[in-house]
Amino acid sequence: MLLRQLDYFVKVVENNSFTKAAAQAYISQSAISQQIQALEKDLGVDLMVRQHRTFALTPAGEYLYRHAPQLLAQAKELKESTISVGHTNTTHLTIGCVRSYIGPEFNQAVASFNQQHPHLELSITLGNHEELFDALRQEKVDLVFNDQRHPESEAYTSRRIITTQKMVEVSANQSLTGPVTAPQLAALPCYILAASDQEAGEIRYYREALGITSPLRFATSLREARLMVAANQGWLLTDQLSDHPAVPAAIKLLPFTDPHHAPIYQPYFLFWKRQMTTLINDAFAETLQEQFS
Amino acid sequence: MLLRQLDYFVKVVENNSFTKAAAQAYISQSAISQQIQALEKDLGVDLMVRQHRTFALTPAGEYLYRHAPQLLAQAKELKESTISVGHTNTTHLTIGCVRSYIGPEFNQAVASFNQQHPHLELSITLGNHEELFDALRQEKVDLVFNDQRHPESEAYTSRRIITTQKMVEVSANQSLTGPVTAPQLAALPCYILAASDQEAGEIRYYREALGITSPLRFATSLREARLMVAANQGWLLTDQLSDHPAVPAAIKLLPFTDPHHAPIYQPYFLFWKRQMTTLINDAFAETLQEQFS
DNA sequence: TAAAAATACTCCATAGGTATTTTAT
DNA sequence: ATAAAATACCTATGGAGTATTTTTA
Repeated sequence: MLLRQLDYFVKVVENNSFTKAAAQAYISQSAISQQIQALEKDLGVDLMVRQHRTFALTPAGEYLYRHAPQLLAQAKELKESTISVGHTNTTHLTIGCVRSYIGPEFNQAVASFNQQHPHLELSITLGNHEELFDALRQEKVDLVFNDQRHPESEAYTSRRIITTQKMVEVSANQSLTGPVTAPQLAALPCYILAASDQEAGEIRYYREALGITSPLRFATSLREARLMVAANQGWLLTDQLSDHPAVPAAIKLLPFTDPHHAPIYQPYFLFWKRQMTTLINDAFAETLQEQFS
Repeated sequence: MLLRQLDYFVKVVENNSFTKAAAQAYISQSAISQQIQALEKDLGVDLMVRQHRTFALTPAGEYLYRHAPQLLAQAKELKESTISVGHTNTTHLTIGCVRSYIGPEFNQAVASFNQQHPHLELSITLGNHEELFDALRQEKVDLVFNDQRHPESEAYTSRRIITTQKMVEVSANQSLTGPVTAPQLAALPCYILAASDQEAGEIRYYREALGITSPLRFATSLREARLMVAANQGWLLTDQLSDHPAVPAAIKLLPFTDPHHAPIYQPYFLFWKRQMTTLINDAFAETLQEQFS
């Protein structure tokens, strides 16, 4: 029994015609007739009763027709998956995603990627900026979707996925209206979403890279931080992402700018170790980028 | 990609040797070497890295080796099932079993039969003697495991499965000891297990075939009937089956004999319509008979 | 009579065989 | 030296083509 014969058989039944099936399979009518007969001979069982110009399926033919497509689909899937593994040398992929990114695109990318590469086992890790780079360094993740805070490094390959604008969330009771600069918020504490062991790195980034002089406080969830903002006890730095969880009425969202009132852009990249480059990395980057376009 | 090549590949990996795999597949070492190469060429992917006398699997080879056996098993199953359907022209089978038979053999036969013919959908119907023959007449069941009450008919094929002896269950308070005849029980009501619309047929059988003159009462469950027997309000006619539900202490089980003290034998048959004969009927009869031997 | 499947016949691709070579044990 | 895989080369099976026949709708 050959997969090819099953394929022909299914086509014949689907088309209810040897001639049409032959055209669909790009072979001659004669060849298909012969192969169906060969299949029947191999099984030792009639699959159809021929009535010269037409035919009807026997119970065995019905049975085979009901089940062969699954086998063919599985064979196709096995072939394609094996080829894919051969090209990427990868059977599972761990992807990190920065916790501060909350939109739906990453979820959709993961789902779509799984469809395209059904054999790939995917693991997803969440973490903040530093945690993810640590994981990448220790090869605990293959890929990281992260915001870029440092100039590009030799050891890592990166692909820009999207560029967002830095925003602030402040209490609606604040009198601020237009774009906001760091000095304007110097008096009010700034809340940072991070685990306690990551505080040092976050502090450095907020102080040195962003020039924020406000007192820094830490929150472990967006909900917690927003409670403090709504109560006008602090403010929160976020990114303008397509589907950011809705801002409550008690909070207003304003652009965050540098002292010269120029918007601050925050690029998000997909990173991986340069020496760990496989085709699958590019494939995932491609899928992720599609979700943002 | 051919199933045959997958089979060869799996054998090579399993044996960790082309030569041994070739022997297992009854082909030459050369042929297997060529077919593995053909498979790799077809996939466009290396499955193993050859180290002249030995080899190691690539990730793609590992992947294929992990998944190919399932595909091969499914292909084999599909082939065998189709052949089986072709021989029997049957994809599902409805079997009736007489409610008065309660032993484990029928269950076991059904389970074993399912193992032998995994593609067959089985439906089981329970009923009493007459109901089952009705179902057979109307072709609502293909096979019936039933007690034989009438001489064999032209329209039905039957196969004897087991012969049991008729017994009576009477109260332990009764003074009867040895074998019992119908006249001895004439004064005490006889309980029959049957649905109300089957009473007429049962009455005829008890009166005419078995010569029972006792008043006849009906019960819908064994439990109910036994309560009446235990209370010495009646008696019950049963068959001596291998695993009959244990007789309670208040009841004693005695052989039922004809007026000349000869035991009465009750044969159980598997019946089917003669014109509906397929190989599968014999196969089931075979399996059922095995359970009783 | 036209359309569809089967068949006769032919050709060539390829599965598989034998014999031999290569190379690391 | 030997054992194992690859390779060169050959054969035969069988997959697929063309041309033709058969059959009935």
